Amino acid sequence: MSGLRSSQVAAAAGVNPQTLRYYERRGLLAAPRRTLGGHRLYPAETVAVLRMIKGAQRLGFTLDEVADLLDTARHQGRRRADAGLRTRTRAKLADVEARIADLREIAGTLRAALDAGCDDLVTCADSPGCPIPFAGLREGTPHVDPR
Amino acid sequence: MSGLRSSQVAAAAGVNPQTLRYYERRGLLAAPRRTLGGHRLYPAETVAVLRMIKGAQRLGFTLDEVADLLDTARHQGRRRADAGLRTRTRAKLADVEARIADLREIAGTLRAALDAGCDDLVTCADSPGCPIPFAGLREGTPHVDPR
DNA sequence: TTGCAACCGGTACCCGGGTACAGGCTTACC
DNA sequence: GGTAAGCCTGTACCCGGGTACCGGTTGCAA
Repeated sequence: MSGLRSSQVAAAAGVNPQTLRYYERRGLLAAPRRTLGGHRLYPAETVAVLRMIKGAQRLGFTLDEVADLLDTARHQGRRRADAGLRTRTRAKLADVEARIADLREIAGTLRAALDAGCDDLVTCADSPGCPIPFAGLREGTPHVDPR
Repeated sequence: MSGLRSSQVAAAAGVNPQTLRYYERRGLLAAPRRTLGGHRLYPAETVAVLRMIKGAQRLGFTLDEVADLLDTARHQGRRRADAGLRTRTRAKLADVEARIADLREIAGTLRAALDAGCDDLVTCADSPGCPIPFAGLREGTPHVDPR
């Protein structure tokens, strides 16, 4: 046995086989070896790479960021490795923390809305006295991208 | 003056004029009155509606949900109003809270990764001993939609 | 009355992350 | 050597939330 077929890799990593080709196009997976007939033959570690990709995605990295991360890891190799990864991880952590803070504010607003027992969205959003959820954020604060 | 032109409404609400037509198509804004020539003339409260929509979006409601919310508010009117809105708000709050919990876990993982000072993504994801971020979530937990 | 900005409807495109389908070849097993 | 499953490439489509472009009117002021 000289490699895994795409469906084996896909099943082992819990992704759709089409996703493998998609990742290859996106530069996340290197183009694997082929059989004489042109079928892809993946090395076993591809499964680990896929799991890493999925993990990183769950941590909030986009596919482009993951591709970049993998690239860095590959090119700058073992010596002076680290740098990029640590820096990016720190940045991502800051990001995630900001998102949490934002969501907390949102949760607070929703809770206030429930407490206030407001009835009608439109009137609510307009009346200045009401601690309404839908108006609370009316001026400014358009900054967030609540992914 | 008998109403606001689309650009005025858009500017006042801080949205793109095209967005007004889009919302009309999506059922978020009622079709407004027109001039003889066919140009839209919005009533002043449209601005409040738009601000409400933007607020609701920021709270995590999708446009469909907002449309629904507005609809409910309009149709069941003042009497027995509430019901839908409160219920949905509660549901949304639960949602937001779940998202926060999830992000906290993610932040924890990222922090662990930094502490552990891990070097290489791929190796990391593979080694079972490492408290690595990219592997930590490898089995299961595919449940989240970290919007 | 002329000129230009703003508007109209319709359609196409953007982002990110995939998934689906069509039509043809390869591989594996009996 | 037959036949079915699996793979190949290429292209189109999905989601949500808009944005951009087109060619053709309208509105308004000088």
